[in-house]
Amino acid sequence: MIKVNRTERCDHCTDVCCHKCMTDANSYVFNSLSDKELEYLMSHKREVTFNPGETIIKQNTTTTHFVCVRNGLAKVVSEGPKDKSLILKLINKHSLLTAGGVINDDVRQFTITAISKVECCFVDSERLHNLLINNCKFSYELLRYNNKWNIDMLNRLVNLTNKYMPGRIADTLLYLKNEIYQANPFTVQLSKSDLANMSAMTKESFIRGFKELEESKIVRHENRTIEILNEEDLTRISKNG
Amino acid sequence: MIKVNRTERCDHCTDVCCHKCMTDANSYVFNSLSDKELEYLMSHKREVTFNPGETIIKQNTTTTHFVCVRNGLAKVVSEGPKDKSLILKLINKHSLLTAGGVINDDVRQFTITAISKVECCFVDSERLHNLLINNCKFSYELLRYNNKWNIDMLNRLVNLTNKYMPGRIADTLLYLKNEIYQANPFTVQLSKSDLANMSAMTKESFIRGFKELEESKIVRHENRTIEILNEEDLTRISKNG
DNA sequence: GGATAATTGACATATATCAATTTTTTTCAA
DNA sequence: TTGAAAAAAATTGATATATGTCAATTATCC
Repeated sequence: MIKVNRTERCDHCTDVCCHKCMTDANSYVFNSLSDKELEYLMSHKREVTFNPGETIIKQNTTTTHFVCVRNGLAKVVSEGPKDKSLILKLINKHSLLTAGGVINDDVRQFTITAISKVECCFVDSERLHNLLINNCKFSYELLRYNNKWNIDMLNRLVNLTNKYMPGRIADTLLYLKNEIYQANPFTVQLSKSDLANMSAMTKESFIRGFKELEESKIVRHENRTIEILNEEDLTRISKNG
Repeated sequence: MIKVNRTERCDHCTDVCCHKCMTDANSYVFNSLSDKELEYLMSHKREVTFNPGETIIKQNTTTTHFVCVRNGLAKVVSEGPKDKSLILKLINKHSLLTAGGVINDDVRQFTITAISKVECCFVDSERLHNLLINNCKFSYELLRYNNKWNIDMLNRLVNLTNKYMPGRIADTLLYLKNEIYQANPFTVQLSKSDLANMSAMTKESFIRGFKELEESKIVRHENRTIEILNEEDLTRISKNG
C-alpha cells in the first residue's frame, strides 16, 4: 500500500508516493488534509497509465472518480455536435481532474484525452465527498482550485469568440510557450489539428495563419518544434484580436 | 436593522428581509447558515438599487462585496479588447453575484450591468470569508453554486464557438424563453444589440438571421415581444449548429 | 511502404463593415 | 399632458473580408 505519511520523507517510494506529488506540486489542496485523512482518501487509489490518444475521462458519463495526474500531457476537450471538438485547456503533471463534475452531480462536462503517456491515480470520489463534508479547509481549497480552472477556461473561450484568426493563433502559441512548455523553442506533442482545435478553427486555416506568422519572421518551426522569434509582435497580435 | 430570524416569519419586513429572499429563492446556500451566522453576515448589508444601464460590478476591479439580487434583470458581460463585449449570461432575481471573484483573489472576471431596475443587497465579503472558513456546509454550497454558474457559462460559450449564426440565434431565443422569461410570447428588455452580444455576432447579423427565422414562420416579433411559433424547428436549428 | 499528418490551391460561404434610411423611444418645453 | 424635436435603436443594402470546404499533393512516421 502507498505511503502517505508527510511528516517523514518516504525514501522507498518512487513516483507513486502521494507525498512526492504533493511536494512537487506545491498544491494547497491536499495539504489541508491531516495524515489520517490523506491515508483514508489515498489508501484505495489505483495507479493507471494511459497511452497517447486514450480517453481518461469521457464527457457526459458519471464515472465516480477523481483523478490526480502524476505525469504527462492531456487535453480537455468539449465535444460539440457534428464532430466539432474544442480544446479548452491542456493539462500538465500535478493537475487534479474533475472535468466539471465531482462537485455537481458527477456528470463530466468535458472529455479528457491523453496526448503523451499519462500516469495518474484514480481516487474514489465517495471518499472524497466524505472528506469534503467534514474538512472545511479542504473543501474550500478544492473548490477554489476547481473555480480557478473554470475561470481559466472561460477566459480562453472568451478570447476565442472575440478574436479573429491571427489573434487566436497568437494566443495558442503564447499559451503553449508560457504555460505549458515554459521554454522557447519548444517541441509540441500536439498535431496541427489539435492546435487548430485549441484555436477554434480548421487545421487548414491554422496552417495558413501560422505560415503568415512565419513569413513575418514572428515564429519559426521545424517539424514539431516551434520557436517564437518576436514575442512582442506576437503579443501585439494577440491583444489586437 | 434587518430581521434575519428564520424560525418565525417576520411579518413587518417587506422586500428587504433576508428571510423572504431565502424562502422565495429556495436556495441551499444560505440555508446552511445558523441564525447567528446569518445575522453576523447580514447585519451590515446595504440595500442598493440600480437603474437600467448602470454597472453593478465592474470587470478587473477588486471591490470587496458579494451581491444578492433581490429583483430585476442584469447581464453578465465579458469586456474584450476593442469594445467587443460578450453577454455570457442573464441574471434573475435571487441570484448571488460573485462575478468569478470572491473566491479567487476577489478580482472580478466580468462586468455585471443592470438591464431593468435591479434591487440588490451588498454584503461585506470579509464577513463572508470568515464564514466560509468556519462553516463547511456553507462553503461547499456556495462554491458549488459558483461552480454551476461557471459550467453554465462554459457551455454557452462552447456553443457560441461551435455553431454558426442560425444555431447561435436559436440558442439565444430558447435560453430567453426557457430560462429567463419562462413564458412563450415574452417581452424582452434587451436591445437587438444585446441579443447580438449574447449570440456573439454583430447586431446587423442578428437582425438578418432573426428575419430569416420570421420568414420561415419559426418566430414572430412585434417591438420587443418575441414569440416562438415552432419550437421543434428552432430546437433542430440549435442542435444542427 | 502504407498509414497518418501536413500542406497547398481553388472555391464557396459565413459574417463583418460601412453607410443610408426608417422606426421607435425619450426629452422637454408649451 | 401633449406633441414636436432630438436621440437612440432597428432595419436594409451593397460590399469587403474572414473562414470553411473539398480535393489533390507532398512530407513524415512507424
